[in-house]
Amino acid sequence: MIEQLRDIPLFSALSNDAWVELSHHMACVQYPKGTTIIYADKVEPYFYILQSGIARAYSDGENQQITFWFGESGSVLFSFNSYINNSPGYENIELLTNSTLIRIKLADLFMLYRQNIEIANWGRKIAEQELIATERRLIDRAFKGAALRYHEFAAQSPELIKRVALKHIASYLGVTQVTLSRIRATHQ
Amino acid sequence: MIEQLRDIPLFSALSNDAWVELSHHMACVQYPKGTTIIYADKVEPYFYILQSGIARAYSDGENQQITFWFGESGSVLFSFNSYINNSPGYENIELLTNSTLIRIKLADLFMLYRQNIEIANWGRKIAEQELIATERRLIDRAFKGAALRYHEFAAQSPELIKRVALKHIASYLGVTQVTLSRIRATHQ
DNA sequence: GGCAACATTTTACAAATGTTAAAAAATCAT
DNA sequence: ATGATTTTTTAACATTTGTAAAATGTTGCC
Repeated sequence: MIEQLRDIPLFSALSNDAWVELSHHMACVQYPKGTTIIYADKVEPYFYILQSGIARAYSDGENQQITFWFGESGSVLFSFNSYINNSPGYENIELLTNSTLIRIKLADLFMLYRQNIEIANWGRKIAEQELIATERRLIDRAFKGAALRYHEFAAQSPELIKRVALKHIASYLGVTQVTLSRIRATHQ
Repeated sequence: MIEQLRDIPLFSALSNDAWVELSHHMACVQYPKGTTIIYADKVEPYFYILQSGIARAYSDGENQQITFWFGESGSVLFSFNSYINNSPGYENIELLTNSTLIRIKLADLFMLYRQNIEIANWGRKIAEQELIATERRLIDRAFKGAALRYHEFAAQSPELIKRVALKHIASYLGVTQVTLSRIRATHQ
């Protein structure tokens, strides 16, 4: 199970030694569709890598639930505030399909960051890649209309369009479900 | 000039040895108001720390210019794509006041990341803090109306409200200047 | 199959924000 | 200070998006 991970882009830059050290702390877990693996308002002790399946992160508001992230095979998945500030998070993460995940204890990961410079830089790269993707989305909201955001998302994530409820995609794109329906009604 | 930096939060977690090593690669530069220090579409070779002054990052669209980031004293400032992917960026960064900055060559910083585990983890923390702040903003756009976003921004960044043109703040908040004027017209 | 639960679309209407243009206010340079 | 330039506000109107509710479609389960 874990050996297959070696080939995904996330680990491709790691040397064999660093990979071996990191993988010693990995455990493989499987959960059915619908499982919530990260809860808002809790300090979550694990860092996950999604080996197969689809996940979403969302926050609850008064009348609404906003999905702001999707994960697919190869995505990393963790409570931002637990990971970064060791405090309770704001996101729930729910598996939208039966999934296989690799998990690492945050305490172990932090120890590796202190001891292994290659793994520290690997962790740096993870944060940087998430950062640039998140900022891109913030900027896209300003420059692109909802219709274009939808069509680009559909083109770039065909798997998600097929398998994720439109209500989740609507909030991910920053519109209501009604608006998304209207967008989809135009152009076939 | 550089010694004063030691006390800002950005460096507080660094040991003295790491601080000394990092500071060997720092140079202090001063620029007048209006200077653009990072250009979109260029690979920018420096990483900056804003010692004093105010900066903004923006991208140019067809008819508009969107400001998506403000920096104040203590902020780090760099071309995301240059830093993360070694490729041309999408943001311009402009100094809104006369400013003093510390700069480090990206090539030097990358070398330090490979050689000094403490500095590698310092770089990881920088990306993580930017990441969590950026995601917060994305989520706030969904949950909070423009009026609330403005009032919270005003409360948290009094210095910026005072000294930054409202047209920049409007695009930072994700509304037009006209809408921001309307928000300001209500409640005194 | 057929019912129940849930998801999506549609409709009608309301509210918020955008657009354009012009006036008022503030800022800058000489 | 004064005129020029830029920024901010205001106005009228158009457009987009939201809200609520009903209609339709889909899924899963017994």
